[in-house]
Amino acid sequence: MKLATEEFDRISKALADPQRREILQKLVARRMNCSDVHAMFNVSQPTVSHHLKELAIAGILDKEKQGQFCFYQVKAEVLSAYVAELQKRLGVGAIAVAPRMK
Amino acid sequence: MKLATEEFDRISKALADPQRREILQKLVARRMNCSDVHAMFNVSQPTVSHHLKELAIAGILDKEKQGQFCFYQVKAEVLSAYVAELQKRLGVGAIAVAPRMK
DNA sequence: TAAACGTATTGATGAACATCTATATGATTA
DNA sequence: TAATCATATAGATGTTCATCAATACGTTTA
Repeated sequence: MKLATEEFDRISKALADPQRREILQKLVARRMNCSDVHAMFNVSQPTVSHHLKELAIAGILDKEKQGQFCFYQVKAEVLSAYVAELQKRLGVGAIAVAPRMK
Repeated sequence: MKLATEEFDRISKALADPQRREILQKLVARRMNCSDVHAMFNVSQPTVSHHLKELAIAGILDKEKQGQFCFYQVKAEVLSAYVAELQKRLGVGAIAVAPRMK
């Protein structure tokens, strides 16, 4: 998977805010809805919603609506592609490895 | 090398601005002074100076003064450590490889 | 030593953005 | 159907920050 520069920059920005990064890390561990995430941090529900939206727009999260709930989950391929692209741009060598099975 | 969360976030922010990221990429290719960088982009000299300072503060660049010139060069170990930490936090598996010799 | 050069700092400006409260919208439940 | 719950949106606010012009500071050169 190949990321365009605009997508790459969008992701970089999405990762730049500590609060948003922490939210993302929680979602790496497991798929969650907005309330679940909200319960984990000291920010308002709209702020959480906003961050999730930003992460989704950046292409990092998948959004799946189930009734009144809305589940967000990490798009591992995109994250891998981002890290790969970053390594390339920073001249940091590495061999990518497939993520572990679910 | 291990990065504290504050250092990690600082680097993330440093990478989040496209202009600064591009400057960094040029420096990955070769060590340069402020004027050299300035000649490559359509931003003012103070802006370049500012970005170089931010990258240095983030620990990504080394600053070396030689007479009236000021050379900046990438700290490869820090970039590697950043990518490694990012992979860890994002759950993206990879095997790091030593950077090529100069 | 005066002019030119390389770089950093200062101060200002406008834009981006993280956050909040209030509210709207849609789904579930009593 | 009314109340409750989950989420999103709207609008406001304060802060961060990318950028610039002007200038200061140190170094080199004529």
